[in-house]
Amino acid sequence: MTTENKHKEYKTPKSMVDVVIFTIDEGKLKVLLIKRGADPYKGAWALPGGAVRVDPKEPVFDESLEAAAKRELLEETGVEASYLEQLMTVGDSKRDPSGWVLSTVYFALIPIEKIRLQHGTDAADARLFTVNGNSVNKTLAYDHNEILRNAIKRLRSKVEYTSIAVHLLPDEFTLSELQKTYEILLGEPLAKAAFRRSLAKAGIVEEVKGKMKEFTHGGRPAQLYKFTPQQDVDIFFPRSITRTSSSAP
Amino acid sequence: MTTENKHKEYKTPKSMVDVVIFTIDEGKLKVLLIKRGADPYKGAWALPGGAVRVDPKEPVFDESLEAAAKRELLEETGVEASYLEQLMTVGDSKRDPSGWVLSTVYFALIPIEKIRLQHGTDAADARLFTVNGNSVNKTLAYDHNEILRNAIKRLRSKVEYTSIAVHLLPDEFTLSELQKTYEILLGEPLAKAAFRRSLAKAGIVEEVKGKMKEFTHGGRPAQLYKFTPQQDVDIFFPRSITRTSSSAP
DNA sequence: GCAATAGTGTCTTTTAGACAGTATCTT
DNA sequence: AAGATACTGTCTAAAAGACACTATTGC
Repeated sequence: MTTENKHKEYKTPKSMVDVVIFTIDEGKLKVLLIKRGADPYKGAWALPGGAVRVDPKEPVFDESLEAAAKRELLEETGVEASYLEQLMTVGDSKRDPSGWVLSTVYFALIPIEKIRLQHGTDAADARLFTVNGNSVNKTLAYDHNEILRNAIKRLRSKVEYTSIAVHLLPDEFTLSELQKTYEILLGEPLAKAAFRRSLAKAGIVEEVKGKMKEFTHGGRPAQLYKFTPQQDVDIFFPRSITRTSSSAP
Repeated sequence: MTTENKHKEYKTPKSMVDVVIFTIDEGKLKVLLIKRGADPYKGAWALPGGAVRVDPKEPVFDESLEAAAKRELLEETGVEASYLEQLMTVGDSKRDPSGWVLSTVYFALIPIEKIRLQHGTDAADARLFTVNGNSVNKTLAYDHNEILRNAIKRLRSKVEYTSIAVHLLPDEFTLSELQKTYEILLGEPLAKAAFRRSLAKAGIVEEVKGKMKEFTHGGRPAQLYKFTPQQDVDIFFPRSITRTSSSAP
């Protein structure tokens, strides 16, 4: 905090919150972008976000940064986040043509079934874009391509040693679905037996007793599992997730 | 960014940068705190920090958030950071009595030999405090105890699977010194052979050919090593660092 | 029966973890 | 020589990684 210049008030930058919303749809990792309806970058695609509302006299007021992120998320998707984590804060004199702007970026994971895109509100359009490698095939507004790259990197990195991937699935899921999710995120096939051993050891998921997946398309019905709520622990896999190098059958 | 309310200007929070500066001194992890010379919390100890200077017409101007962090660091320690990483951004209406304040916190690692505490400037006093478990034996100003807990947690966590600990040592160091550093940070003894195997495999250090540690206090002189500059890779140890459970000899 | 997906058992390879040995310095 | 610290070799235990086998459904 200010330890100097006791009472001087400094000019302060505009403060924004942006949210990178990830979901898995059609077997691909996707990110929610909105088309800007006003300048600057009118017509360009951008991460959803907006100003932090710090004036208690205004109708919209954000008690905290995270509350602001949750509000933006709700406005764009119609739901609360299954998972919300602060990614980074960017701030400099050049990233926004209007001057020195600071933006705190969150990233969220939401199962596709829960998302209800909010069209026709303030945003001209909202759409899911497929993540391709480290980015999306589009030039985004501001420095949002770079922010998105960071978000994707963080997501992939955390998938390696935590259980966050479960937040991209519905409450109940099969182990094959979970493995598929990991494979989509990592872009690599995983070894089934080792994957299940790791899960069991980490205690990340537990059986929904006596409940099996219905509507199989031919094949043995799978046991349904649910996420085991965790204490405040970040790291579940002492080693990284198990890859496989075997060719597909 | 603002995708709504095209041109409306919102009230914006005060924007600060704080820095958690870690070093190792007298075999212990320490953190730099300064005594506040003005209200609020006058006389209390706090993390060094200050307002982000975004007015190009002022004599002090921060081109970016990171530049502001580097400036604060230089003001308090007299040196550039060996390692500087953004930790988190906190912001809400309650953490500062003066209202809604946003603060981006960085954490820095500096070898003790390089630090020159800057007394007699604006800060009433600057001092290194020993980290004890997850905190420091002091009640700090604002929410700085909580921020510090987060910083310590992040530091310990990153030590497990990256090479950041080397930034707490001088440019040239012995493997025993490096191991000691890891042990101080983790609070646990490590297995020597396995530790060296991991280092070799990860390739994070390399010999300074033909150069040995001088001034040994009896004992075989150790080979000096230096940090191998890395590409943009975060994770060096595929598994966690090797513990040992054997009792000391 | 066959195709398809779920789930398990076991063998091999890698590496962590333990421990004891050798090496090289100061005094 | 004694003491101290540096460094290495090797054994064991545990987990990753590969692969093949069995199980249960729909058609």
